Amino acid sequence: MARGAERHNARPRAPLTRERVLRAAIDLADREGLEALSMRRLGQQLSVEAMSLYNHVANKADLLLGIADLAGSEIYLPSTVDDWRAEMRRRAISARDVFSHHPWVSGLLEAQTDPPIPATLRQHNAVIGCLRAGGFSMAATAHAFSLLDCYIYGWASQEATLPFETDDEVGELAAASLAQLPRDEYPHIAEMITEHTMKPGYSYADEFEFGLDLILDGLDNLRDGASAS
Amino acid sequence: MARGAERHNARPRAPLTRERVLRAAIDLADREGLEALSMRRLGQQLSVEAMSLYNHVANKADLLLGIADLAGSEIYLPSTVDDWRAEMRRRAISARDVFSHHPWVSGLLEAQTDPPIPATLRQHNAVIGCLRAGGFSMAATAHAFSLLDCYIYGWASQEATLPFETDDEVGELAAASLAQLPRDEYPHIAEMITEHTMKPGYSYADEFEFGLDLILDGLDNLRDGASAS
DNA sequence: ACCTGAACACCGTTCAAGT
DNA sequence: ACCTGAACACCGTTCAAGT
Repeated sequence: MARGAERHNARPRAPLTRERVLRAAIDLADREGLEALSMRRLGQQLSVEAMSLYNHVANKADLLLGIADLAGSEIYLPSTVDDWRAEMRRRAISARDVFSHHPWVSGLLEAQTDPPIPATLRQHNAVIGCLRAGGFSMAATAHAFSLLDCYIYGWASQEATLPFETDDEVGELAAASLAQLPRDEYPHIAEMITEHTMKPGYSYADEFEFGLDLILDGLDNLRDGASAS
Repeated sequence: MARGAERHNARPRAPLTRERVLRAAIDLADREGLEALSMRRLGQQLSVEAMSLYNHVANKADLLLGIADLAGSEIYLPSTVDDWRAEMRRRAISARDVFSHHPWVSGLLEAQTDPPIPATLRQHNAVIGCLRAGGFSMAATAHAFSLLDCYIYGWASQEATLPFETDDEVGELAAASLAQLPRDEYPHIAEMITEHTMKPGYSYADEFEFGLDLILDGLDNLRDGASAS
C-alpha cells in the first residue's frame, strides 16, 4: 500500500477552483443551513485549510454573492415572445421552487450588494421587457414588478419559517401547536387550526398559486386597452 | 467633588432590568443594524459587562425574541367591529411603517421560535377574527391571510434592501446606478430608470398602497355573498 | 441577588512563511 | 501559484469568584 503524501483523505487531489468552492458552499448551506456555512467549515468539506479558500474567493461576502448568483440563475427567465401572463406565472413558480430547494437563496438575493448580482439584473431586465411587450405602460410595469416581487419574496420568507417540510406533516404539527396554544386568548387561531388547517385536504403550498392568480388577474386590468372592470 | 465609586461613567446607577436591556438593544439595532447587536456591544451601551445581561435575558435568542415582540407590538391590531377592508388596510400600513422604522423587525418576526412570539399570535388571531367577521369563509380567510402577509413581509424585505432612504435620494441614486449599468446587456432596466425612476414625480413608497389596494380588491370577491365579477 | 474575570470554542481575515 | 500556521480582533456562553 504505497500511498505517500496523499494519505489522510479519501478524495485528495482535485484542485480547488471557484466553481468547486461555490458548489461545496451550496451543498453545505442546503444540508445544514446558511449559519453553518463558515470559511472554516467549508474548508473542512474540501479537505483544505480555510485560508486556501481566499485564493478563489475574495472574502465571505464574495462567496455569498457567488452562491446567490449561481442558485439564482436557476430561476426561469421570462421571454418577450409568449404572453405576459403565462411568462410571469412560470417565472413566479420557478422562483418558488428554487427558493424552496435552497431556502437561503431568497435572503441573499435581497441583500444589497455592489455591484448588483448578475442573476438579479437578468431577472429584472427580462421581467420589465416581458411586461412592456405585454402592453404595460412604464408606470404599470413598475407597479406590476414591485407587486410580483414582493409576493414571490414574501412567500419565500414565510415558507422558510414554516415548521414543517411536507404537507403530510401539517396535520400532526397543527395538532401539536394547538395543544400548546392558550385557546381562550387566541380563539380565532384555534378555530382556524381545528376547522381548516388540521383537515385532511389542506395544503399550504396551494396558497401560492391562489395568491399569484389573484395578483395576475388584478394586473391584467392595468394593461393599455384592458377592458375597465 | 465627592463622587466615590460611581466615577467612571456619566449614567452610573439605574439598575439593569429586562425592559432596559431590550430598549437599549432596539436602540442599537436601529442605529447600527442587527449585525452590530452583540452581547458585548450591548453591554458597553449599558456600561456593564456582557455577562451581566444574562441575568435579565436567557441568551441571545431570548434577547432577539424580546425586541421582536416589543417592536412587533407597535403594529396596529385589527378589530372585528369596523369593516374588514379598512381594518386590513390600516394594519398593513401600520406594519409597513413599523418595519421601515425598525428594518430588522420583519426578519425577526418571521424567524421560527418556540414558543411563538406573542405579538405575532395576537396579530394572527386578530386578522383571522376580522376576516371571519367580514364575511370570509374559513378557506377564504386562509387565502387572504397568506396573501396579505406575503405582501407585507415581502415589501419589508424589498424595502430593507433599497439603497436609498428617502424619495429625495431616488433620482441621484438612479442616475448613479444607471452610469454603472451595462446598458446593452440590460436595455429594459436602463429604459425604466431613464424614463420612469429618474423622473421627478416618482416615489417608490407609493407602490405599497397600489399593490395593497389591488390585493384588497381581489380579496373582496372572495367574500360570501360577494357579487361575481 | 446581581455583577465580573477568565476561559472555551468558535468566527473572518491578514500576513509571513513554506512548497 | 497555491496552500498553510500563527496571530488578531471579534463572537456567544459557562463557571467560579467576588460584593
